[in-house]
Amino acid sequence: MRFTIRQNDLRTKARAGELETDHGTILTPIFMPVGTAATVKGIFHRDVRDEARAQIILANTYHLYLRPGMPIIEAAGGVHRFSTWEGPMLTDSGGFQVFSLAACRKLKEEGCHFRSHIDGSKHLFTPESVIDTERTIGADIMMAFDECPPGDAPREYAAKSLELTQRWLDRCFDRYHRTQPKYGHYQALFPIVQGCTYPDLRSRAAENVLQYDADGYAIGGLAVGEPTEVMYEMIEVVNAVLPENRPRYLMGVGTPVNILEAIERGVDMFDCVMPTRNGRNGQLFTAEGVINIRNKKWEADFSPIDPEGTAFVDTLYSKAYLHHLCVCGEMLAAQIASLHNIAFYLRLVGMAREHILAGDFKPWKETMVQKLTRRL
RNA sequence: GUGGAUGUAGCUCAGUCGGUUAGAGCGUCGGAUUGUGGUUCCGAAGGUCGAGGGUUCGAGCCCUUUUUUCCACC
Repeated sequence: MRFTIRQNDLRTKARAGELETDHGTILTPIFMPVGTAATVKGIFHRDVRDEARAQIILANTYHLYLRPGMPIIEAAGGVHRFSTWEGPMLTDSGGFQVFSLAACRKLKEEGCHFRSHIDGSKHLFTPESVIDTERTIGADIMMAFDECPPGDAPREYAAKSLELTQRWLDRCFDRYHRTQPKYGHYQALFPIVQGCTYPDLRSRAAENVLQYDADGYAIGGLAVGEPTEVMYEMIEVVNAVLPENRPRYLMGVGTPVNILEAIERGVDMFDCVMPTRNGRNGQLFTAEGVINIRNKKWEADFSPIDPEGTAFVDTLYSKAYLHHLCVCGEMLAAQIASLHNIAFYLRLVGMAREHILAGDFKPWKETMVQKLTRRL
């Protein structure tokens, strides 16, 4: 998997690059829509690709392991053939579920014992079993199995958690090197840098992952409750250590402003449920600010959803119609808003890339940050 | 015309034996959501209890007049 930096921004640490996978080349910085169950909720793959212009999507190891289960994925010939998504894919390992499903699991040295949120059945996830599962799913980029601790974790817990994550990482790479892809295309394994909000732990964690000479590196455990400024500081600490010539992936982030700030600090890849989840709840992100389409003020506004938008829904449908669909709880409301939002996120990172290449990222970013937080 | 029922938040309705600041759902307004347990969650505003009079320490509730809407019968 080759990563080439085309341009470094002169005044910031932002970079424009190309990441080559066996399913296509990804232009960075990039946003990756989340498709937990091998679907970006509510949107046809065709529209994810052609309208939102997504270049890579996520799927989730924990969720696909439970449903439909690995025998089905393997019989289908991997997640690409099963889902018909032909572009690059990335699987999260289930490490985030260690955090988000904390009430349903027990952590041990060997791994994480989950009680299924679907039927209560018990499942042991180990670094080895997760790599095996990710091999079976067959994504182009596999994520290491880690513990994602909460943002307010005390230092003692954060340090212990980091050590566990590092031991697990070693076991992940050991299994990775002993196994082969199942479907004839290359699979990268990205380690995840943890360390909560403690700069020295973060720095040490970043130093530790260098030993694996990975195709890319992820920053995890952020946007989980800590103040935004602390998150930015942690990104700076970690990126000061990570190699320049590998892609950097900030997991689970974030708002449009978060993404621009992280790009400025040298991050190349992002994923977040925000555009789809918030879209389902009526929040639209635009270059001029945020719209809550449920508000009565849009009831008779027949202007396009987003005149500057590039997805067909942006100019085909009016705000009044989307407001109506949203108020009625119609499925189409979630579909339109989700497609609009991921199209906007992709347009935003696309513009960021253009401005990095043009050399004026910094002033462009400053004006965008002003506009993006406005409430319309 | 006669008899009966009815009127409580924007809408549809609860409201115990007459007892503290009259409630719910929906709607409205606002907020939350960050490697997806979310058609979700949280909060706020909104009342001369149709109107007048009376009984009572105290009335949404009891009495009375009037009025609204609905039903049945002439």
